[in-house]
Amino acid sequence: MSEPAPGLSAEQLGAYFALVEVGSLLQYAVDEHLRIDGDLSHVQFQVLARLVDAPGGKLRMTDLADGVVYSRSGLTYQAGLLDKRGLITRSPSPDDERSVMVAVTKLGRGLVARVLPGHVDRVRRLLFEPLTGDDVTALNVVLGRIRDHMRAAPPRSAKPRARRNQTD
Amino acid sequence: MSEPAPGLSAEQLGAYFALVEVGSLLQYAVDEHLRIDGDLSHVQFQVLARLVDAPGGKLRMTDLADGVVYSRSGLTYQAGLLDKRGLITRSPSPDDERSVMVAVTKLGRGLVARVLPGHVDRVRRLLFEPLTGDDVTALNVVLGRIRDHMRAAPPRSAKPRARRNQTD
DNA sequence: TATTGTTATACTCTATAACTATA
DNA sequence: TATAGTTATAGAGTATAACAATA
Repeated sequence: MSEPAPGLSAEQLGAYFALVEVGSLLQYAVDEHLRIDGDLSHVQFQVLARLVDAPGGKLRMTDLADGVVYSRSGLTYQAGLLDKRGLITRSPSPDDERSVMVAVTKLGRGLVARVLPGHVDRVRRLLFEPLTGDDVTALNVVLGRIRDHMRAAPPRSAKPRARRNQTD
Repeated sequence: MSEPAPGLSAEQLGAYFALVEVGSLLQYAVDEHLRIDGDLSHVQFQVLARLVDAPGGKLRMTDLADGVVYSRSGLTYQAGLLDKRGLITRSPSPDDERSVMVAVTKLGRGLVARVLPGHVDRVRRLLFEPLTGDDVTALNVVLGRIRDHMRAAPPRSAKPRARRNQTD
């Protein structure tokens, strides 16, 4: 867009485009690695990583969905794939019979452990190689501020759950 | 990942996660706007925006594909959609009979013009509202450096075009 | 009645390979 | 033979709505 850019300075526009492009390239590279190295989509990796991080290696479906953005059915779909591969297990929660507890299996942990080094390595080479320590600090501060701002004004699934159907 | 993060400092890890999250949230918000306001996917908007920017409002399919990452067939698919809506036209190039020149129509320009203000507005509110002028400068510099670095080492469709089939 | 999760289904997008036509 | 683009087709992912079970 070489237009007057109604509302954004040239510098802002440049930063915006750079952010989009960097994010896109990074995601492309990382996704490719996850797929080749572990036959995992990004979302699947996120699910596993969350579980590995969770206390006891288990979380409820809902807690997972809240973190991974997904629609519920989408998470069920992905969980089904991971389950089929023996990377997670699903079992009814003892506390709440409606809930399903998802747990990483040993196999799942192994896969994450196997994939993580290459993942981190790509990020370092792609993202941090050309940066000084000060650059990283600056990036961290500014992006952190943006993230907090974005989180504060929930742009996402603002609709809490979609009421059954009202105007429909 | 609460692990020692083999190879990334805590600050690097924070910057990485923040970048991924900010990029994801931003893209989500922008895509939503484009869809609601103009019934356009992000890729479709990119195609139109590139054309609007191009001299004479026209580009070859290949030039478009090079910019928008797509596989050739994917671009054909999207161009078909835009064509059906009267936002672009396609016609054989006079120079090279193999090529197809894609041109934005008046309708297409109008749509971009109609959608752009809201697009820019979202970006400003979401991305730049919490930033000082210095922040923007820093972001621009650092992200620009990363982008140049990423571009230098083509991680993308490194395979130039896929040879017919050799080992196959 | 509200919440948790699954299922059925339809739709969008993307990638691959085969194909046509021009250089 | 290489390049430009299309088409057919198959696959992954996502969203919606209807559903069953529990709170």
